[in-house]
Amino acid sequence: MDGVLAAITDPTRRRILDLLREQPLTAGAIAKHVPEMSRPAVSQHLAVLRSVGLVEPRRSGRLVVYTLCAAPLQPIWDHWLSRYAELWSDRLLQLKEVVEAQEGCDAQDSHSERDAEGDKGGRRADGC
Amino acid sequence: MDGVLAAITDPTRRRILDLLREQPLTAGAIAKHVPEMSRPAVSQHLAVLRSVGLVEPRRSGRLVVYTLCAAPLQPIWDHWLSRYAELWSDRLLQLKEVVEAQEGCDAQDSHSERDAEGDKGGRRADGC
DNA sequence: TCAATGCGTAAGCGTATCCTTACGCATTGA
DNA sequence: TCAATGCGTAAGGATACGCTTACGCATTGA
Repeated sequence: MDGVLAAITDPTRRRILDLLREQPLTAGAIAKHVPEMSRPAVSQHLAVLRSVGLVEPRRSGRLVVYTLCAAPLQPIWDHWLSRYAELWSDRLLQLKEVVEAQEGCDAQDSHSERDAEGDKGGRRADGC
Repeated sequence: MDGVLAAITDPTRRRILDLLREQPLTAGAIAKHVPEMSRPAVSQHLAVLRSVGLVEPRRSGRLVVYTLCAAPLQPIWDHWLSRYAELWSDRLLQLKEVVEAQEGCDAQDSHSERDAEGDKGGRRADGC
């Protein structure tokens, strides 16, 4: 997850991912969508995205078609960001309750290991 | 949002945020929780978190109490990550439909500007 | 077989990031 | 008033990052 966060912090790489969300593209096509920097620079960004599994290259002749892989993004939400979402929005909290009620607990790990420390302090961490 | 992503990419800063999710803490107390680096280093990390609004300092005598502010994290989900969540999980998509049906459109902007480009290609961007 | 195309990578440079040590300022209690 | 405490910041150095230019390799079509 650490590398994934570092990967998506760069705005150029987020732009590439946004492009691939529309459709798979060749490396050259991606580079044409980012004209303000050289093609090798884009290739290096693609290498970073590859290294964390966010894109998957597939050779087709002398072309290389890149496809988006969203899966590595999920831990960012599941293991980190979602716990803060409860603080910025009551709506998501309601959502969670609705889902849990309608699903009836189907082993999704992120329950019940909730902060086993006795709530010693104020625990007021609002959304500001 | 760019600065916020850069802020949370550092594992030490995420650790600080995780600490403040439990309860507000003084700068010194935070530093004690991160013993593997010097106190000024922690102070600099706090400065970064301050600069993007993720923590709020409040002087109390010669102590400075830091409180978590989760609000700057919301755009990461709303304006970026949530659009990828649809690719990694059908469950969240179902959730969204449930919410929208039960709320009946209460002006939450993130509807209806959905990709107005005519679905020109394959648009197969799966979760891998 | 040979030039052209598509792509990746190595080398090098400027800059940003993150740490340390040293220092300065405000607040507290004697 | 004066030492002690809590905290922030400046200065400096090591390392990581992002870009460019130059090059190498595989594939294609003449």
